Amino acid sequence: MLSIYNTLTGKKEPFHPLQPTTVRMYVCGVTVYDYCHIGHARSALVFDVMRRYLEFTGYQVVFVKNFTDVDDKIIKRANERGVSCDVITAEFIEAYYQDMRKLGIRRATNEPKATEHMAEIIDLVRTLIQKGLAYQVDGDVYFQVEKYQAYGRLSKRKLEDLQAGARVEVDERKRHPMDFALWKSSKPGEPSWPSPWGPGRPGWHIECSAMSMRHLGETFDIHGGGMDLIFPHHENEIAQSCGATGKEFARYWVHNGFVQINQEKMSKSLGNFFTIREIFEKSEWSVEVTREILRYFLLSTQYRGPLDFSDQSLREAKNALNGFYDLFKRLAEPGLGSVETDGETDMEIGFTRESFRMGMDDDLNTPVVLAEFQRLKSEVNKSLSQGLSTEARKSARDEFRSLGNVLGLFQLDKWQFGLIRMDSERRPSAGNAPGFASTLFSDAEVQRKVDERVEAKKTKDFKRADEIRSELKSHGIVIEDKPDGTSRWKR
RNA sequence: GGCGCCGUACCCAAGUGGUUAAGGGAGCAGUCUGCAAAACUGCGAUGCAGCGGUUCGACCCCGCUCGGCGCCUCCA
Repeated sequence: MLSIYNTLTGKKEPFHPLQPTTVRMYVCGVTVYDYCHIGHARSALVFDVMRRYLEFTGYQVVFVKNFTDVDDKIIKRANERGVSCDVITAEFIEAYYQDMRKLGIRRATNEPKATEHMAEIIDLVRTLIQKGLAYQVDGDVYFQVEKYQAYGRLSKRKLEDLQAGARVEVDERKRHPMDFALWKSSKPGEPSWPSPWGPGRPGWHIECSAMSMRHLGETFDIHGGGMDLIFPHHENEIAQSCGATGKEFARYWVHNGFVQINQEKMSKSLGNFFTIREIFEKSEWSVEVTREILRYFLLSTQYRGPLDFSDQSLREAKNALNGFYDLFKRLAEPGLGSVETDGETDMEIGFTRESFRMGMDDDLNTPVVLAEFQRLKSEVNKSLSQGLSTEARKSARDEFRSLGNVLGLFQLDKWQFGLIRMDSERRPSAGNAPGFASTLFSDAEVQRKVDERVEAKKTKDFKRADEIRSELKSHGIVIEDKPDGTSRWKR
């Protein structure tokens, strides 16, 4: 039974969807005016894993993730570039898809855009005005927070407290400083849509209410996003949605922690962020390998806690994965017929499967799950040294693959070996970096060298054998000798 | 000023009101090996920021202190 920490109640709660076999979840996507950074990657990954795990346990998941494609920052960026907003949003939606593909984040069931839901948004604003929860001033419409009694229940703030600390200039036309815009009249040159209150555009919060209700219904199961969205964004969504329908909106509110650099939140304003594409560009490794490194790193801490991003943390993820893929390489080699150790391995696999469920059920405790994988790796390695049948090898590999698939790990048939380098000073330039040099030999050429070395070893010509090994090593290829005198190698 | 989070070995990171505080990395010492690599084995917190309190018993519950961070403005 899955338990999820619900921000609304401040507790871990057993998860029961509204409908027995279907989970409906909505996650706040990105505002498309710039490239995504590793913090966006974490959020996307956390909910990707949550969705995969729900499916793994047998649910059907309707997963909606929006694009905010009307926004001040988009307009600003468009003006800077002297192009229309559409150009900006199209560019960064495409960039978003490229980045997510690299990370192996699955596409959502629905990926609505705010600009394509104007009718729903306007309807919702109209309802709120009719119910007396919103008011119109000139061409703007504001939500009146005092009219929604439960305002603050998600972020656990009181209106008075907020008022005391308000640091923003208050618009005099608002009835309460915390009232927020549902509809903004447009200035000349800004994108605008016709509405009962004149031409304008929606506020940020209302679009998520409108789109989630449109695609998931008035009440649905999970609403997710980064910690920073708890207030005001999600608080406001609740006020609008519950205010309009009189029903509960989302039932479980899930928020992921930040990625930090040197213990500080990664953000545009601090300038301490790494974009997803820059990480992939700087990586010495293929997209597939870098993807797993990043996923392993991002899942090495429970999703609610902070996570420090560093060169070292990526190395550690890489090293951990090296160990798994070394094992997989051994498992791919032919084994014996059925042997006694097979039974133990089967048992260990079963045990891991159970631990995996327990770990994931506990609010997606991925660090524990990773530790369980490590334990199984160690057990299988031991069994392997005592001999393991071909069949048992295959079932071990299959188990890693199927459980790992929930986290997006262990999916590769080929792995590479070595270190990742992050800092720009040592960024490999094409041609002379070790990572590129390894491409100078084709697999067949490497195999020929390895075969030659095996022959040299047979004739006790260790000098020649060592020469070959060091030559290959300089090309990023590592040889491991097996007990039977033959060798395996890896890039 | 308000709300909230965090502080576990050299580093990363789980965890529990009560037998030995997961796992990984690094390190050291072994086994194996022509040497290496990998794998395996062993060592490694007498203590879980500090101080009080509750309790038969707390790292885990409560309070305070110190240190770090986040939100209250756009933010994953």
